[in-house]
Amino acid sequence: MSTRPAHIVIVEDEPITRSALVSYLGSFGYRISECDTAEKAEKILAQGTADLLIADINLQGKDGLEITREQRARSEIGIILLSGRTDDVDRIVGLELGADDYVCKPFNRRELLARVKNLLRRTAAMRALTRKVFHFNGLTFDVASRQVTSAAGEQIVLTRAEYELLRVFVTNPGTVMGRDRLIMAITHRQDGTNTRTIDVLVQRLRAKLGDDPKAPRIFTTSHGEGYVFTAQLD
Amino acid sequence: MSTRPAHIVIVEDEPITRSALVSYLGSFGYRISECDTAEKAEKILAQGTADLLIADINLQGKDGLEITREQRARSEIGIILLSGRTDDVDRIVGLELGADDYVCKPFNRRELLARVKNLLRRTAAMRALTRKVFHFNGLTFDVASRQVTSAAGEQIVLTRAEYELLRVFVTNPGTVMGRDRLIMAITHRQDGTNTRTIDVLVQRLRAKLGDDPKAPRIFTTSHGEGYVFTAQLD
DNA sequence: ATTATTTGTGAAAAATTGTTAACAGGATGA
DNA sequence: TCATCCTGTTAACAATTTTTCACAAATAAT
Repeated sequence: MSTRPAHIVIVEDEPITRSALVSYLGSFGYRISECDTAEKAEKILAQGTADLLIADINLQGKDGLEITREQRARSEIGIILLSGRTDDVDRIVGLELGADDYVCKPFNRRELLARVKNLLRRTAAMRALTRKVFHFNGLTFDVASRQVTSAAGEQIVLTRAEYELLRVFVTNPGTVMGRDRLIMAITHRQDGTNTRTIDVLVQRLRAKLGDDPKAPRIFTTSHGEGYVFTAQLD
Repeated sequence: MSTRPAHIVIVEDEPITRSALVSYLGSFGYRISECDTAEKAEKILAQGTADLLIADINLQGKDGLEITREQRARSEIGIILLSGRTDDVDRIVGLELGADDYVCKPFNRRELLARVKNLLRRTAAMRALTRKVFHFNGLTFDVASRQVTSAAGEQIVLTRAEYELLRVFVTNPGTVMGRDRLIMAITHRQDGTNTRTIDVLVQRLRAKLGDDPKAPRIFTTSHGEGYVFTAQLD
């Protein structure tokens, strides 16, 4: 399995529990993102890179159940809920909302790890099958098949780098991204690549997708900072 | 559940619990097979039609843990273990053997139903990947008979290496695979086989399956990384 | 307005893949 | 047995993609 490690998002407002989770799961090579509120978690989840969400059910503000409902409506990410209480009602509601698992505190670390592993195995298969399609400016971008179709129904062939760049853009709409970050997302090389590569790729994407460089509507330049995807996704 | 109902196998030697499970889950339209020993369950599971296994962990003779180990080695069926005791060790062992869930008696029926539903949703995707016949781009690929049939019904004969390569691709859709990994998959030696062999084989597969090298829809090149299977499996 | 910095663009260079042809070894069959 | 065909592999060269580079254009700062 030469693929990259699974990305796990942990939402827990209790610092001790959170850091215990982060260090334990992190020691098994998973890529961990930690946060203490639902809002911060949703920003990370919006990037679409996460494979699994571990959420405390009792959070300040928006709680784990609400996150579950919202995420399940929009993605097939694996969800494990944590709870301080052994409450049947909470558990059943969480599971019926689509959470894959429900673990009561204090939980056994080995048990949680086993559940994480099993769930990641299940979601890996599902991720491979669920296709994400983005529509913007009359264009259709199929992430799974790596293809863009124009409004007229013509195929627009993207090269690997163009595809990777477009994928980063559509999964982070409205976010200004610097060249260094964009390069990290698209390059497969170890050594430092020239940041000017991004400019060339943006230019080529603009040409292929019909974005006027003089007045770009899809890929907007943010002078001194980088680029933003400013097309309306629908 | 627009397709045929999911097939659930229940192994429980306690008659009261078993009949309660059968009637409750059966009332939701699932197809249920019930039995009281591991041996009988394995006969049913051997048919390969089951989607989910609910097994008591304490059975006469071969117990739920042993069934879990054996099934997980040979299939991706969903497994839920039932236990009379709230025993951490049993639970962890079960989960680490690959059971997807562990429910303690007395369990809440609604909770079990929610877990069954969620797990079936996950395994549906996985079943699609472990099946033996794949359909994509109007082609039919039968893994067992090693044959590909075109939309027009013509047989497309694959050589051994081509078959192995196609099998790796269809079982890992959407995953970029490097040449080294692909070579290991089709040849059983690890040493210096020229990676260019893969390029030639991909080219031949493209030609045989009608994939345009200029704008490939089935085998997409990922420059600097390898190849991806990007056809839509249906 | 002038200067400095940042971005756009075209073309060349480097890296990677596509394609054809050829060769060795094994299988097939007369 | 021998000739033939087929497969897997390698090599060589063409084509494509990525990256770099140079300089023009645009933007921001002084």
